[in-house]
Amino acid sequence: QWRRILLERLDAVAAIYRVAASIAALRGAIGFRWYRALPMDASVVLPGGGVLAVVRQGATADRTGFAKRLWRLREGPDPGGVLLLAPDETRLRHARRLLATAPFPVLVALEREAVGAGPGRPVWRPARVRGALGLSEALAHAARGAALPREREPARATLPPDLDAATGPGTPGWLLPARLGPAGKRALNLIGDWPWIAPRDLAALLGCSRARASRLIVSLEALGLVARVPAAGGRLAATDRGLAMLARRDRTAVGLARSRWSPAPLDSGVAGGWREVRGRNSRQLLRHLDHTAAVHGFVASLAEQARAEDWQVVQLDPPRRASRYFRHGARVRSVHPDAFGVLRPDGEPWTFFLEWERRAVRPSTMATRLAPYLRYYASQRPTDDHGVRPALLVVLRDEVTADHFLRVARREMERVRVALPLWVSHEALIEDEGPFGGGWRAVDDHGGVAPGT
DNA sequence: CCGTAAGGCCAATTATTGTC
DNA sequence: GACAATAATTGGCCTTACGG
Repeated sequence: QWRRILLERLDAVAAIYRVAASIAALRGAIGFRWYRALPMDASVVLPGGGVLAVVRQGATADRTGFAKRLWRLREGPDPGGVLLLAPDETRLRHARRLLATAPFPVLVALEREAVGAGPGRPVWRPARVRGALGLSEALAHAARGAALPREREPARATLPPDLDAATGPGTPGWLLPARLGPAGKRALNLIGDWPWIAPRDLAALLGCSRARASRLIVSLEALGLVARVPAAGGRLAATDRGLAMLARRDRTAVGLARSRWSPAPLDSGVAGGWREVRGRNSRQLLRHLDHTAAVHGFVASLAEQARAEDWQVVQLDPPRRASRYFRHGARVRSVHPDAFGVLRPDGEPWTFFLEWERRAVRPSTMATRLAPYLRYYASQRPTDDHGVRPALLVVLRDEVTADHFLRVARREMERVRVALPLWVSHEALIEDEGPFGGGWRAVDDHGGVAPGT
């Protein structure tokens, strides 16, 4: 049973073992225990008796589900100290906020940094105070005496069969993480992030040739993880099996992932019903396929141009991870951009939200579209969430509409006295020159920076 | 637009050789 | 025989060329 669960979570297991190995290298023989269903993934016992719980936040972890897991961590018996591995900067900040009032010491690190860092590099950030610690300091700070959590033994042990079992679609699900190489996993992650992506855009996001991407797609297809969906013009989506693999890796709910993202056809019988798929969100994206494709095109050429200019693409988030929820007065409000991203030229990172706004042509609609952003940027949250105020990029249908939008934005910003770091362009320009050209125009001189400058 | 074939490059691993 | 240095092999990732 254990072997199987750990194989399903193989990528998580690898990351956590790396951290555990670094700890052992510093402190000598450690105790170590995995958990199947407790809020922590594992616990480490240091030679002196200090205990640390390790929690990994997977890339597909959803906001509420993971918040709940952190909450259980606080409700349960004292975990000792907590080491949390976050998949990206945004969620690291979010997790820190959630644990700032926890009654135990918490250290948070980016997974990719924690896994590669030597003992001295300051990658571990305390939840409550600013700054960052190297692993040895982090251990001194966080490890404290606590009882090692216990989990009930599985009632039944079913050992998986021999490892060199079938390949292809016959490969059992729990073996997939071992069958796939890093490139295949990267491709699957991207297809999971951007359902209905075209191979061409996928290649751009992967940063490889179309031919290479095509081969990766073929091998993912052969394993039954990815499908070309006729209803989407042969564009790609992660199959139910692919979604399950990602969910198992990240300890998230398989059923929920499928109900949101399943590309399985749903023949409802109504006219145009061939475009129906089971997942709620993937269906939405499929219904507005041209909008979806436009956003894909934008992020794909952004990635391409960034590479050409030697900017590092740190993070490119699809809508589900680009949304931000915040308190405004008594109510919880939100923004739902089409994308969020972090690029890094030589120096400071540059962040942005994207709104691909095809529909807004009337002033009232434009004002409605802007309202959530005016609320968001009126608060401290943009800076809390990202360290800087991200640029807000809005792409309108054509030049006339863009002009129009700028006037409306200027008026609204004056009315509510909030300055948006707003940049406006339109579709034809983006298509011709890409995001880095794009002829972005600002409302006023708000001191922000347009893409590529 | 897309996929396939053939082959190059690179890093990791294994085998071989040389030295004490 | 133990160990280190070097060579050979392998597997993964990727590109260019080409064809539908």
